[in-house]
Amino acid sequence: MGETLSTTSPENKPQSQTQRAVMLLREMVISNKLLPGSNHLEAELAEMLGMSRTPVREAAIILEGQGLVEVRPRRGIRILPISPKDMEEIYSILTELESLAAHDLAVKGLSEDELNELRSHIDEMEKALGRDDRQLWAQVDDRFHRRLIQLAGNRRLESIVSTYSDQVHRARLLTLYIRPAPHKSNADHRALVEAIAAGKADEAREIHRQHRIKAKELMIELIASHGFSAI
Amino acid sequence: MGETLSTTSPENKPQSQTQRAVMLLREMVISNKLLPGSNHLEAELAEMLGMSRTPVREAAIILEGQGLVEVRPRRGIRILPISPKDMEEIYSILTELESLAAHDLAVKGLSEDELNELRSHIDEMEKALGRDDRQLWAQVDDRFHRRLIQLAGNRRLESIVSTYSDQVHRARLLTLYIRPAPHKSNADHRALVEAIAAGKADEAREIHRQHRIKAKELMIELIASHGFSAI
DNA sequence: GTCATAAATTGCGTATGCATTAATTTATGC
DNA sequence: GCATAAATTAATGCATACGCAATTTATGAC
Repeated sequence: MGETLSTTSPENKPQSQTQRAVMLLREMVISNKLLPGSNHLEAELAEMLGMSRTPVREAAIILEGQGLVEVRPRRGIRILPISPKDMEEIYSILTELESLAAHDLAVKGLSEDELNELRSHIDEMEKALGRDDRQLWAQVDDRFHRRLIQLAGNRRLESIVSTYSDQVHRARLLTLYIRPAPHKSNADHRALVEAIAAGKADEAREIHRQHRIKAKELMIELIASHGFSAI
Repeated sequence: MGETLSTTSPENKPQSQTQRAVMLLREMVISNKLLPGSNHLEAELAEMLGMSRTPVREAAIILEGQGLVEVRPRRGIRILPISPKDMEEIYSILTELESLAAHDLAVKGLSEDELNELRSHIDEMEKALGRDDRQLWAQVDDRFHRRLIQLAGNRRLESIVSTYSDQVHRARLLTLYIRPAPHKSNADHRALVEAIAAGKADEAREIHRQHRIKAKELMIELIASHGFSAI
């Protein structure tokens, strides 16, 4: 299973050990190489990463701030599982903030180039769907959403959305192949982009909100129907 | 100037030096004892707090994650100033998330006790306003908003709102005495609580959104008219 | 066998030291 | 006098060490 829905920038060249630790541990968490619920002593991770405890500790603090792990003295660093309740919380927040971004984007307006960039992502997704290449679809879908948020120009919003997207990454990987093919999703995307292009802010917000609410309900249903109590 | 709009829990009993550092530094930042834009070497802060560099470093990482400071290697820990653009970003996010909380609260419903608790906060604010005790008003207003979010039951939302409230704390302190008395604000609060009591979710959301948008516009205007380019 | 207590283990919090390297100052050439 | 380079300074990143406290294991009483 390759890397999907990544949030890090293309430049994966960390200089400090701490940065290296953050990057490596983050990858391992969101790709399930470190299992949800598992505990890891600082010394263990330090050895695994070939560094001393100090940068591992610092990385753990950072990742804890991003909600990926929990530092529990003497019991190790715990990879946080995501319960249906967590999922609900996270999707609610993502729904609201992404809808805000859609709204602001419509108000602010986009250049023809920027609109076409978004449209070309949708085309790509459609092609991927045609071949039922869900891996690729998910990748582009993620890129589309990230770009959308980016264009809205609210850095903090971007950062929150990125953090919480990381948290549900595992769940999305898990449901990618058991969910129905996301054809309707693409129609939503097109409608959204055109609402933005037309400067219809409230409409854009509402389209995206409904889009996200559907995604959330689907996700919760899938998780429930497959009997996962946590991920 | 006393402590207002605090976000920490009543139990201010940190056990580790790191926690102590986080708490002390946070207080100093949001109360302006460490000035926005100023830089502080790890060693300097360590000495000031009577501990070694290690817990100071860890605290700096945590506070950086909360957007209060920036760690710049070899140039010290910088207390982040807030520009009008920052203010705009933060208020947009707070508006959206608090409105979501109001909405969810109306859907979920509150007990009569919980409703009365909120109402009593509003009464307190009104009394404070009568005496033009803005300090107290701000304190209760903050408590009201925090309680509202808490009751919505989305922990992550609570945490984000708390983080970003911290960031605008300084600005609120600054404008507390130059803004017009917030009479209208209280009417909004009453309307909100009654909408929640009546289970009118969309109405509650909209009332709160308008309330927040007004607050945001006022804040930006005040900041601009007083010629602050950053706080 | 169960529980309480004591001993042993071990993981963490924090201080400290040092190599690294960025920032700054001084020196040098034009 | 100015620009560039060399030298110096100094703050950090990280490894390491160590004591404390939490946890586990052992011991013994009942």
